Amino acid sequence: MATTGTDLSRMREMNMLSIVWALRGNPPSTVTELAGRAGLSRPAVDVLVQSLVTDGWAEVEEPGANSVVGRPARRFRFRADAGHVLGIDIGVHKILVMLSDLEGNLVHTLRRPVDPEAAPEARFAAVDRAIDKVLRSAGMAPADIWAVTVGVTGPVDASGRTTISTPLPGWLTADPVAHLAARFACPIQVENDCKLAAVAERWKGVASDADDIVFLLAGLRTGAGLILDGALRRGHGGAAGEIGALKAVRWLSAPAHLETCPGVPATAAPGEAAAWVFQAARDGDRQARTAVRRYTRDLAVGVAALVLALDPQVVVYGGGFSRSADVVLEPLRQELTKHCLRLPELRASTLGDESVALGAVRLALDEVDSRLLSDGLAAPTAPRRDTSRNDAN
Amino acid sequence: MATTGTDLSRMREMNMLSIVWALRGNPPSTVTELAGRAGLSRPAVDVLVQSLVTDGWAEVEEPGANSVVGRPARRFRFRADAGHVLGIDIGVHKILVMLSDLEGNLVHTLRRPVDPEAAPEARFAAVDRAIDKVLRSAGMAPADIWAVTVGVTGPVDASGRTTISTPLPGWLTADPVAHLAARFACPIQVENDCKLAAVAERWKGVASDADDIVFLLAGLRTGAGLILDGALRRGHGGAAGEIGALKAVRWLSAPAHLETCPGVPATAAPGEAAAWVFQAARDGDRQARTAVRRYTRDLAVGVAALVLALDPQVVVYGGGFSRSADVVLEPLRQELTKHCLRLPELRASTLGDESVALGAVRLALDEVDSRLLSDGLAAPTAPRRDTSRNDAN
DNA sequence: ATGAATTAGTAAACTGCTCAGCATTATCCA
DNA sequence: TGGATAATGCTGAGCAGTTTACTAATTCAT
Repeated sequence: MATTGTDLSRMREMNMLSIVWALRGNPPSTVTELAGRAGLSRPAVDVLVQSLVTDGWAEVEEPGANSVVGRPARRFRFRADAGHVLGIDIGVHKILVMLSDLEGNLVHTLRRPVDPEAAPEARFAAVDRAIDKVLRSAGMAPADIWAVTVGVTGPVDASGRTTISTPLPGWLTADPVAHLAARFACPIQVENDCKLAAVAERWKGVASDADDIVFLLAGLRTGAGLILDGALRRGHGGAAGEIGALKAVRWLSAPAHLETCPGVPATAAPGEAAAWVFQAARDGDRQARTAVRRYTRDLAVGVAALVLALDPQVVVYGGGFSRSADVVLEPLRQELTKHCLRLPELRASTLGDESVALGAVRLALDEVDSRLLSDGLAAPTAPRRDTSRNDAN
Repeated sequence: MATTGTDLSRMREMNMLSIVWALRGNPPSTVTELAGRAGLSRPAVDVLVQSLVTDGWAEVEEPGANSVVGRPARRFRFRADAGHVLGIDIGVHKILVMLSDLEGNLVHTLRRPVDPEAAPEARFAAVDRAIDKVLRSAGMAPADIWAVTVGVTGPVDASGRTTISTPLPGWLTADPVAHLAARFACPIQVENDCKLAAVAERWKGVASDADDIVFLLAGLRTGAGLILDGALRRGHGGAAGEIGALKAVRWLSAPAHLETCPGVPATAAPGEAAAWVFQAARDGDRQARTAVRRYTRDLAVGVAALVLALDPQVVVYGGGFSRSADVVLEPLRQELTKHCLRLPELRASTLGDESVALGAVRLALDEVDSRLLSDGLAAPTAPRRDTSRNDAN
């Protein structure tokens, strides 16, 4: 709690930022509205917003048709297109690149399938092509990007490496930060996919009202991401949420209950097998229902461990299996009731497989915001990454 | 991230607080030193500290023996005795009351044994007597107390009740806040004992350097308290850390391995039995070592679940058994190595059974600080509790 | 069409804070 | 006793935001 002294210039900077916050994410606003939102007087807001306009952070919209009485007000709009960020999901089967403006509006999205067996070099090459395509479609250069966040499977350490375990072949030696640094001078961040999905769920998903969230990435692999007190919980070594590694938690083998369910067509791929079982369970097939129940039972142990450890407000069921949440949530609730002291709300994700890239976008935007908070807002330009981070070879 | 606008008066308040922060916990300081610490100019600090003195928050120490050349500087000292807080541990076997000044110096400590079977009324009566005695010895009245925090066993909800489970007989219907409110008009807080002990370890204990801590309260009961990103993690319903409730985690039965160890003198009380086993294990007794290993194995599952879920920097082994940490920590480390992805540091608590009351003091001081931050610092007087909280009958 | 009502924009006066610089004061040391 | 040194006290300049009052632009009712 080291409060540090303030002077006038810092105060002006803070008030400037409070205007930006009040401007962003709202429809074009009048000075009076902004004054109310930011808790400042009208004249003060006037000069602040004036200088935001000259700096290029905001723009005026001259009054047009106006149905209220009185002199029509100019409306100011945050220039969301002053900068952009990239959110990238490097998955096992697909690569998803999202280009977003500073307000979080998605300007461009590109999905590309990728060979699950592809080596890191091939995967990076596919990522590069996807990025190129997105930038080209948007008419932008890498220098126009203010921050990049990448999501990968497996726990990620502070340098962006995945050193413990990952289903991506050869990824233990891959260094995404170094690879992207060759093209982007802006801050680059790598984060675990479950954590990013959790962030997305709180941003634009089903848990936007909650501050304490356990997010479950359920699919052929199972993982978890935690948001506590509104902030992403990374863990001291970046490995928070890896409860699946506990032997008593059978997350590794849980999906097998679905794949080995009697009656699954022999031709089905692993992911399709699970979908078939869920559908069959929905239709009342006894064996399928049993398989789902067994899957749920294994799943529940790990969820219960997280719930007991953290006592969250909401558990979000997301990932590839979340489309079948209707047949999973109720049995899961029953299992959790057995284990937990206090049952949190259970919700199904609606973001589907875009959640990871979306969370990456949000984290990149957060990075931009934190720069603004610490460095203040000069004219809008792409920030440069700390060179001190490059020594992480 | 709702930054709100600031004006001059707020700025002065913040600078005033930054002076208080710079003053507190330091030896009497000169204006120049304070200016450096607070990042303000010397004249500014001068008038601020002046008004702190007239308000009663600080006092001057006229220069005495001074070995440096030049005009001797006045030194200012935070008036830590301007207010006091109480930290109270209502345990199964004992009641511990600590009276602390605003700097966290313990002015008075009183420990009283209590019948483990005592009903809430009797326990409250004992608490009242202890408080009376402490206040009398310090020559204070209840009105001189600025905040009270109480530690009890079992998960505590927002109203201070323990509704789920507790080893204190009859406690499910007890309302410590209501009881204390009859005598104290200041803010009253009730918190779980493990959580308070965790706070104490980070404050004055063995984990003062860490921001992510799993604290283990090991004794005849086993519990955990979590500190994440430097803040106490309560959980949405106040039940964070209750991993012991999971069936796969055998925390309830774990201490039984010690009590049923062959060779324990039949006359020993439960607590003494464990101590005897630890001592025997230390002396090389095979059966005792086996019992300790079994105890540790059960303990480790729950710890591993917390470590995997949160990836903390440090695990602190505290509680009644922490005196025997020397025979527990090494086997515990070995067990954790089997379960965990990344092994955190393992440390033994040194605060003994004072940790709960000490954590209560820290939380009471935090309450005082947060009032200062939100309400600003008028003349130092005891704050009054929000009456809006009394409706929780 | 005209004036009242209403709201937005703008200018001036005022408050309160920080800061830079200089004069003053208290102490040590030769 | 007279420098040297370092802290204190004071004054004026500058700055940001608030308040107040006034002017400008628009709608609505008469």
